[in-house]
Amino acid sequence: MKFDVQALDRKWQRYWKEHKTYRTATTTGKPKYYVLDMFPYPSGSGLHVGHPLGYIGSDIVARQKRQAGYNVLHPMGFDAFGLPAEQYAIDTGVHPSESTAVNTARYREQMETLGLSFDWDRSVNTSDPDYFKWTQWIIGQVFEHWYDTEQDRARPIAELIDLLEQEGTSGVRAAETEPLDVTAEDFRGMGPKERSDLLMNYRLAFRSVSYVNWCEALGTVLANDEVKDGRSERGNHPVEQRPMLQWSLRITAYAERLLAGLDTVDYSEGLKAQQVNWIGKSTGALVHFDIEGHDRQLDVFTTRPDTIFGTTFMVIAPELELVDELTTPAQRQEIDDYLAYVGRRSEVDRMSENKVTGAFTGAYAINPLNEARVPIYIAEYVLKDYGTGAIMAVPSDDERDKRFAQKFGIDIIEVVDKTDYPGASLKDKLGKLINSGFLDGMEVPEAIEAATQRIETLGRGERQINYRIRDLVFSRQRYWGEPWPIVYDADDVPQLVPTEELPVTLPEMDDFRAVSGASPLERATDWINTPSGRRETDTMPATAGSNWYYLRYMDPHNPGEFVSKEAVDYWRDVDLYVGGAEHAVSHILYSRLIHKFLFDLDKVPTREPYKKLLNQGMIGGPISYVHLGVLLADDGQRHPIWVGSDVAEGTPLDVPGVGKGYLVLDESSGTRLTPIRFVTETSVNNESSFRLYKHAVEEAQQSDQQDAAYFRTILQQAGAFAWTLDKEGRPYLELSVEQGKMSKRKYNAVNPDDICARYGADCFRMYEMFLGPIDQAKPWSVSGIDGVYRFLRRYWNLFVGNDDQLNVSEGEATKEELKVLHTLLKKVGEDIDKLSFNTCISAFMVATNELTKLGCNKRAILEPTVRLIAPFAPHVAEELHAALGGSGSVHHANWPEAVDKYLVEDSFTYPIAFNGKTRLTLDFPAGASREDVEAGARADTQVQGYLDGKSVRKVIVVPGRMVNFVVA
RNA sequence: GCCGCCAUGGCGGAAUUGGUAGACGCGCUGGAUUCAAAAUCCAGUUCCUUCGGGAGUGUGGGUUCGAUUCCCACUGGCGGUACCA
Repeated sequence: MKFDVQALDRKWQRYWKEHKTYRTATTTGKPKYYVLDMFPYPSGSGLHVGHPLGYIGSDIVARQKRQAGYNVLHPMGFDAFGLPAEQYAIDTGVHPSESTAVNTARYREQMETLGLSFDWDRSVNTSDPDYFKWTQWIIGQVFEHWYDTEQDRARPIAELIDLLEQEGTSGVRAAETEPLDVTAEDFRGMGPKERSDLLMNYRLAFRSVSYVNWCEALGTVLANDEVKDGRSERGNHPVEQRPMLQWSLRITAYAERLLAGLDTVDYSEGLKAQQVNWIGKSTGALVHFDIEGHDRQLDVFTTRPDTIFGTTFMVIAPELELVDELTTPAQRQEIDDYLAYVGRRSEVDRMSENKVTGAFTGAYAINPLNEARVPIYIAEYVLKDYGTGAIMAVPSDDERDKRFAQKFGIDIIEVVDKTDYPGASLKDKLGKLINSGFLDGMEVPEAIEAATQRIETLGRGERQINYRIRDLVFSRQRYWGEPWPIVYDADDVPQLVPTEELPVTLPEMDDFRAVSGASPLERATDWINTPSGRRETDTMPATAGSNWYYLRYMDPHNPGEFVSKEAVDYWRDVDLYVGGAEHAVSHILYSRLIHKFLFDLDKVPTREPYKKLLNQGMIGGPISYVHLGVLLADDGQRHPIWVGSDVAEGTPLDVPGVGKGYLVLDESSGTRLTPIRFVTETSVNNESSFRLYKHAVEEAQQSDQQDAAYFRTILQQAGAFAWTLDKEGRPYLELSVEQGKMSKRKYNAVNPDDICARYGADCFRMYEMFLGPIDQAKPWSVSGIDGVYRFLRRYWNLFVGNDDQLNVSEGEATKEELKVLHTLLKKVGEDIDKLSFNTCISAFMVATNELTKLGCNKRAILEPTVRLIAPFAPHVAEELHAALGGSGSVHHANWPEAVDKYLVEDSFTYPIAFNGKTRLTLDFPAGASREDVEAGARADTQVQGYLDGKSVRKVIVVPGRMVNFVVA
């Protein structure tokens, strides 16, 4: 038997496939363990070495649990709906289902190459009608429910209708878009359309006109988490706020439960913090201010009701309809000018400039506690979406209000004396109240309570909790997604498509382009018009399918239900969920929402979908950039050229084919950088240096079409390279470099297939685990993989002689050998539980080194290590298991447990420290008493040397640990 | 700004409830083997040193017999978020 990793990979991957080694049955007497990876979006560029980090970690756990006697569910599938496939279709004319099928097959192949133990029979694909039938069904159920805030759960719409018919809105305590006041009588008298519109105020999936993130370039609306810095996360296109008619999910109804549930799950602190921030709970009071000369009131939300005596003006969001009503004729022009200014400003402007702007409406509000008359302004810094869209401004205790007051010359009344708290900032809730009537002298927390009570007693407001989280916009005007299962009937009332008629599949189309806000589905006229009415043409966002996929794996082929009760009662929830931190907020939060909704419907037995979550660290790669400069020629002409990053501005240059002159760097941005391929990494003075060599460029230009085309594009931007010569006289450009996420566009992605082909899957798996803690970000570097390969080779050589024949003896193991074995068993067992895979690998290395040194080839020692290494190196382990005569697959063999009696030491080597500094070590019997150890240490001549001429103040002996002499 | 995470040799990283800092691997140095190279094996490798020893885990302080570990302040890096009242 030769150590031929490629042959081993092929042999055993075929074996596992043929024998369905990783098939999982649902009914069994074993305890269950569910290990899940976040399923990928199958993009055209395939997996890079960053993806498998998590897959390998979860695979190790899955395999270990399987051996330890659990029934393990370890599935993989594809999040196949989404924008890129559709963009690709628009660019190339290839139907998204075709490109998706190709990419999916490639991903699966790559995963099989890595030796991952997925049960592919349970695979799901969100774009498969058999799958999205149930996505549509679940969202349909959301549509058919409302949220009862008293019972704190979702209830069927039919029950809401009963309530409304009997008591009207006064009998309803519900999560709602806006408070309504409708009597039972009015409700009973409503027509179908009117009723439907009313119910939309309560449905958990509802359609409403609201300000949404509109992305013109993508032709669709986007959710808040798909927008970064006023631009679309995908494609980096500008995004604007537009009022549009859209479907949303009422996630705000679940805000409190989503927050509370975080205490019951094992997620990292950072991830919990992100979710908490996203939900953004704040406790305060809703306060009603009268408006002078108007019947209506101005409601504001504040977390600092204690500072109400410091209110010197009010601010409302420019978008509110109230603005028009309040504006006095004298201020009309000023307000209109300001509104026009706000309308001109994009999201990006608003974020980047952060200017103090606003305008006075001419109206005044009356402070309910001291009857003070305060002016009402409008200003951009007050957001229409948060709270009531209006604030009471307290310039003494709010940074933004202060800046505004200073700019507009408004009074500032100090109401909180912070002199007892030096260093406290304006927003800290610390200090003693002054100039505040009955609150004077109170500390802030006490004053908040007192002010809130007074406001409530006077009937001028009430306690309120506000959440930053917004309802989730769940419409996309795109083709490649699940159609909303809704048909508008003759009265224009949205009707849910009955379960028997699901799935609503996409019509065949050739052109997927979205035209100014209209879904491409609008053009599929045959599809839209049904006997029962007109179909909804919005599709669902990509999160729709991934919200619940972990449930489908439990029962993937069930034609009658999204998951059977039997399956979900057995598998319950995900024990370990592994995936990238980039999904920390959106995906996790939304699937928790759907899970809680399904819990309310009694469809799942658990309150949380994921018990434990592990975010693997990102593997970055060096991105090399070539710098674009300008050659200012002697004749005054300016020629763009590529220059080295080490060439300073003003350097004289003589570039063949361009001319002589000086280097000028691009005025606008200093230097323009372009990521580049064909980079050579060299070492100069012990520092690594990234260079683009002229010979590499020339070779690329002469090689295949793609590479040549690449440099044609590069040379279109600047016609020449300003080469420098290295020590050997070869022309090159020095490149600047930064670590970044692996990406095809940055030319820093490394393909795992290449590594597997060279070193074998086992070596690749162990190397990725050996890089460091799985949750830490790290740069990819291939240096060091040889060390892991050498280790695997040495491990193999414990079993196999130089003649490539199995060479294992039946001799009895020595005490020393048993100790090596059981130390290893203990360490690896513990470290897998801690998800500390890197230290497992070193433990294997240590044990292999020791067994090699001991010349141990005994079956009694080696055989258990095969079962132990199986989760890490499944191919090599399978081969050795078979060679040793093991029956069946090693992956179904028992997990070897450490036995403590082999770990007991006869003696312990004590570190002997003086004043805490270790100076020497001494051996004492393992059972030696404190006194024996101290006496023994004092008797030692070396110790006496250290104690010579000093007085011993104290001796600390911790048996089995250390000895410390405190001397003076 | 705010929230979270991180900081240890030339590099990736290890170190149990505070108890021998630098495991394991890379790289480097020397040696064996070889006609030679690759591969493999062996030894050494935190820094300074007058070879006695001394210093040392981002910086400064604290608690302790003893701190990489706990506490306080700061610096730097990564990720998230941002006019959230």
